[in-house]
Amino acid sequence: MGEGLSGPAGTIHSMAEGYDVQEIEKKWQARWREMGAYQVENDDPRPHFYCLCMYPYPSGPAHMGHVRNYTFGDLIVRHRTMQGHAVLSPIGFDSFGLPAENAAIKNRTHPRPFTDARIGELKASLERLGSMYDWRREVKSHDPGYMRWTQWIFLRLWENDLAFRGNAPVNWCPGCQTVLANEQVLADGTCERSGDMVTKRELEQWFFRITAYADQLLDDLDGLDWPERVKTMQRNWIGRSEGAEFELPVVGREGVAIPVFTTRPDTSFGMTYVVLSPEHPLVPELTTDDRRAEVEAFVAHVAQESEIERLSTDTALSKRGVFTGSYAINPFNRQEVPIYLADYVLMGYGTGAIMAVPGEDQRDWDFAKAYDLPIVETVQRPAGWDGEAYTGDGRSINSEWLNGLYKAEAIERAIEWLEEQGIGRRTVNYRLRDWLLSRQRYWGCPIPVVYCPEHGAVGVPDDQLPVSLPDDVEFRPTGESPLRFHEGFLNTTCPTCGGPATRETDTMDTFVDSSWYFLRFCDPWNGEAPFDPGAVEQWMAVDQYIGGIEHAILHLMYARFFTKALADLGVAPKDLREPFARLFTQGMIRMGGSKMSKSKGNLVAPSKYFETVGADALRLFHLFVGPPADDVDWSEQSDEVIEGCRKFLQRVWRLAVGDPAGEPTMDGDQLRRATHRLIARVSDDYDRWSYNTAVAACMEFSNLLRHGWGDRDAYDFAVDSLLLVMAPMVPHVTAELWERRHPGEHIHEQPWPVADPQLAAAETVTMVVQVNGKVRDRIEVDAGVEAAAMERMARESAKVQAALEGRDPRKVITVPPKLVNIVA
RNA sequence: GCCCGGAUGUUGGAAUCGGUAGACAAGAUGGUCUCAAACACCAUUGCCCGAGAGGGCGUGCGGGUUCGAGUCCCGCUCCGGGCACCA
Repeated sequence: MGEGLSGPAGTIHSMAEGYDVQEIEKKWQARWREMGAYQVENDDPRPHFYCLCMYPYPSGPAHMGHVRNYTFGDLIVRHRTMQGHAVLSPIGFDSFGLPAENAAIKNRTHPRPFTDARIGELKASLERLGSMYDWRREVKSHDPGYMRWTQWIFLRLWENDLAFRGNAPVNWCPGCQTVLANEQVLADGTCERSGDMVTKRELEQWFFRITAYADQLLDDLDGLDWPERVKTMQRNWIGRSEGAEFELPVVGREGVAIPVFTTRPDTSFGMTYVVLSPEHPLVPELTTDDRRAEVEAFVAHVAQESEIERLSTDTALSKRGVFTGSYAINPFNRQEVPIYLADYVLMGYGTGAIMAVPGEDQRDWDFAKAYDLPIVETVQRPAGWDGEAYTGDGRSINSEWLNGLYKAEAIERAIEWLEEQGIGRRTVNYRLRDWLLSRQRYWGCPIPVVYCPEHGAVGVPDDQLPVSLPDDVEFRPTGESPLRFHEGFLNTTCPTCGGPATRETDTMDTFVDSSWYFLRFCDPWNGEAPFDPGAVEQWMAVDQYIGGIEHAILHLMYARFFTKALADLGVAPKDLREPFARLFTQGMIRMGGSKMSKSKGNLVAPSKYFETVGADALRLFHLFVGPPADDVDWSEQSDEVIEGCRKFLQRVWRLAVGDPAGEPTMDGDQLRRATHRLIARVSDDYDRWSYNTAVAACMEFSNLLRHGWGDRDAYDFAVDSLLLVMAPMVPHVTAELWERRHPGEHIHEQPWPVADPQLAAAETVTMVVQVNGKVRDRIEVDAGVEAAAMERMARESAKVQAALEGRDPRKVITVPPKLVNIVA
C-alpha cells in the first residue's frame, strides 16, 4: 500500500494490490478546491437545480448525523450535475445560539471566537468528507453582513404589522433572577443551572404574527412534495378547528356577557355549567363575596404553578376547579348554569371560556362527576352504548328545535340560529400561536429597536443597521444577558427626536436567522437588499431540501411563514409561496436505543473513519446500511459493515486497474446487456432515494466482473459504467480511477450514462411453474414467450406432472413471461 | 387519549404494480493459499424431516378476499415517533 500514486506507469500488479485511501482522498479534495468545483453562477445557461442541506449549528467537527445528511446531499449535487444541471449547492452556519453562550460563561471566553473555531472544525470535516459547495456563497448567522438584513426584515415585518409587542408569560428562574429559554427548563420544571423551580412571569415580548398565515400555511401543504408524516405534524400543529363563538349573559349583571368558543354548537342544550380560565379578565367581577377567598386562593395557586404542574393530569379534578358564585344563562334554553374556574381551560385558546357539555365531552363529564353537576344527553346514543360522554354522530335529543337532526346538520342549524339572534357567529380557531421571538440572551441577533420616553418603541433606521453585539461584555454566571448591563450598548438616542433612549436588549430567536438563509444563498453578495428578487427567481424554490426530522415543525413552519410574508411585502418574488418544493427527512443515528448525541455521551466520531478507511467507505456505509429515511442503529456490526465497504472499494480498484484472472461467466454481448441493466437500475434507484439498493446493484455487478473478461471492449464499458454510476456515492476513488483510465478527464464532468432500454431488457427469464400456488418447477424461457407456449411447457414438466398426480387442471393462469399457475 | 410510522433469517436489510420470500451485505462454519498469520479467493449458511433425491413449514398474532398475499381488507399484540386538558 502507498505506491499507488508514485508513478503513473507503476506496475499494474503493485497497484492491483490496493490503493492508499488517504493519499487519493487528499489529492482530490485539493484538486476540487483549486478548480472551484461546483461554483455556479446565477445566469448559468443549464437548467437550474437548487439542492440544500439544512445549514448546521457549528458544534465542532462533524458528527455522524452530519456525515449522513451531507452524504445524501453531495450525492444529489454530483448526480444532478452529471445529468446536465447547473446545481446550486450552498452551505452556511446557524451560528447563533445558546451552547456557544453557555460555553462562554463556563470558560470565561467570548462566544465569537468560540463559534468561529467550531465553524473551522466543521468546515474541515465537510471538506474531508468530500462534500462539495459553492463556498463563495457561505452565510453565517452571526456575520454582521447577514445580521444587517435579518434586522432589516424584522423592521419590514414590524412596519406591516407582522411583528408586534405583547405580554407573554415567560420562564422565570427565581434563583438566577432571569428569564430562561424553554430548552433551559428541565422536564421536571426546574432550572438546568440552579435547580430552582421555574415559574411564569408576564413580560413584554416581541412576536411575529404567524397566525395571520394560518390558513395559507395549512392549505399550501397540499401542494408540497414532502413526507406525509411531516405534513400531518404541521397540520396538527396548526390545529384548525371550525365552530362558533357566542355570548352567555350573566345572571343579574346587565351588560356582562361571557364569550365562549365551541366546535359543537349542536350540543348547546346540554350545557349545564360554564368554565373560565383562572386568568380570564372577568374573574374578579364574576366572583361573589362569599366565594372570593376561595377563588383568589385558587387563582394564586394556579399562577405559581409551573407549566408542567398545570398540564399534569395527575392532580385530582376536584382540586383543579372552583365555583365563582355566579350564574350564566344558556341562551338556547334560558336556563341558569353555574360558572366555574378550572386550570385546564387555557386563556390562550379560543375565548378562554367554555360552555361545558358533559353529555358529549369526556373532560366535561369527568369534571361534572367531580363537582356533582347535572349531565344532559343531547345526542341519541347508538344501541348498546355503555360509555360515558358520547362524541359520535346521532340524532339530536332534548334539544327542542334541533331534535331529530344529525350532527353536521344540527351544527349548521345552531350556528344559523346564533347569527339570527345576533348573539354569535361562525368562527375558526387555531392551535397555532404567534411566534414569540424575544430571547433574553446575548448570542443572537439584536432586535433593532430603541425605546424613547417620548416616542415609545422606535425602529433603528436602515442606514444604522446592523445593530451589532458589543465585544467588551462580561458574562454573568446567572446567565443574564450582558447587554442589559452594557452602558455603551444600552444608552443611545431616539431616532425620531434625538433625545436619550435605551436599546432593546433582547435578541432574536435563532429560528429567525434560519427562516431566510436559503434566500440569501441566491444573492449573498448583495449590499443593497437582503437579496434581489430576480436572483431568487433564478433558483427558488429549493428543489431538494434535506435535513433531520426534528425540524419537521418549527423551522419548516417558520421558513414557510417568512417566505409567504416576504413575497407579500414585495421583498421576495410575489409568486414564491413556498420555499421548499421537495423535502427529504433522513433518519436519526441511534446507539443503544437513544439518539446519538454529545449530551448522552454516545458519540462515534467520523474522524476515526476518515483517518482509517476513508471518506468514501464511510459514505458508502451510510448509503448502504438501510433506507435513508430510516433510523440507523449504530452497533458492533457497523464497524464490520464499514470494513466490508472498504473491501468492496478495493475490489473495484482491482477490477479497474488490475488484470482480473479467471474464467468469465458471460460473453461480451451478455456483459454489455448486464451493464445496461446496471445503469437502468442505479438511475432508477437514485431517482427514488433507494441508495441502499443502488449500492447492492453495484456490488452484484462487480461480482459478475470479478471472474475476468472475455471481451475487452465489453469489459471496459462495464468498468467505466460502474465507475460513472458510483461517482456520486464515492467521489474520490472513482475520480482517481477514471483519471487513470482516461488521462486528463474528470469523472464528475462526464455525462450521466443512459441505459438503452432494448439492451437493458432481459433476454431470458426464469418462468415459475406453480401447481395450486406452490412452486413446482422453474424453466428458463425467452423473454418474449407467448402464453400458449408457457402453458405447454408447464404441462410437459415432469415435476408438474408428478405434482398433479393424474388430476386434470381445472384452470391455468399465465402471466407472461414470469409465471404459470395450474389449478387442479 | 388522538394522529402517524413500523414488525421479514443470527444481524442490517431486499422483494418498485398482488406473482420465485430472504437480493446485497455482516457474522458464522468448512476449505484453498501460507512455515504460520493477515489479506485474498472458493463453498455452505431461514427452520424442520431425510443418508440423498426430495418433502413439509415459514414474513408479529387471529380471521378474510384471491388461482396466488410480506404486499389488499377486518380485528388484535408489541415497538418507535408526533401532539397532548385545544373546548
